[in-house]
Amino acid sequence: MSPAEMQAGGEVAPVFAALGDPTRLELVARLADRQAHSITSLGDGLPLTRQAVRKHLGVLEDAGIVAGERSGREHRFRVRQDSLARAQHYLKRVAAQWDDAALRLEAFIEENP
Amino acid sequence: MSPAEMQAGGEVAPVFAALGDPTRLELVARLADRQAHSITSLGDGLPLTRQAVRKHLGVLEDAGIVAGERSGREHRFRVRQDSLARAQHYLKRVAAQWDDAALRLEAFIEENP
DNA sequence: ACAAAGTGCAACCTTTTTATTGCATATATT
DNA sequence: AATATATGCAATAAAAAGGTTGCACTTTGT
Repeated sequence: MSPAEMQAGGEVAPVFAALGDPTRLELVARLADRQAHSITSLGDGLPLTRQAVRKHLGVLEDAGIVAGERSGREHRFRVRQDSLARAQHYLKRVAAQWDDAALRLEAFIEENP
Repeated sequence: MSPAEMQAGGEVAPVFAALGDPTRLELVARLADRQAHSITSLGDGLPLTRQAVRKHLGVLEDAGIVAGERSGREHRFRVRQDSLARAQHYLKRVAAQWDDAALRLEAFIEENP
């Protein structure tokens, strides 16, 4: 990963932050079918008020993980395919970097026993 | 991913939360060489006090991303290989789930044009 | 028209998070 | 021994996060 791309990684922090909450992770799980769900239906069974669920969806939306659209009296949210692809891409690159670093360390140890 | 494994995903939220901060992401980047670094060296050039850097490292440590060890007057931190492997594994599975969902949606669209 | 369902907005409150400052302690260095 | 390094701990303080309540508004269904 180039330095420029690492710098771009800074924009990924909000995505991680958005996923760093059990409730939002649950909401993402409920949205994993890529269907559009209303706020009330998404909050079904959760120990939270509708407004709290709404705020969590807002956080996910701000992070670009989810997109909302008004349909009649409902506000439906769905997972954003493009943002997920970007997040996955970044994570793969970070993972690859760590793997490379691990390999370099292994090589170093073998060369310096 | 089985429901039981999705439930286990709840334990991943703290990891995401720990990575959901630009400063900590920067620290992880500086630790990506898998070498052990002291607190002061890690904070070098950052617009933060040493204590702030120390707290961020504590957050990363609590999330199991980093491990610290005392060496003389220094406290050195390094990336934890096992936790990274677990995080990567989880992310791959989530990504795979989303991919599957995307494929199902594509199939649905093709069948319902 | 009326009632029910689904939201939106704003005010407020509590808990966490992020960072700072000040002072004490342990280790190296000369 | 004396000084410079590298930390640790505690007390605050400001800001953000997570949730609630109350009330108004729009869309559906009867």
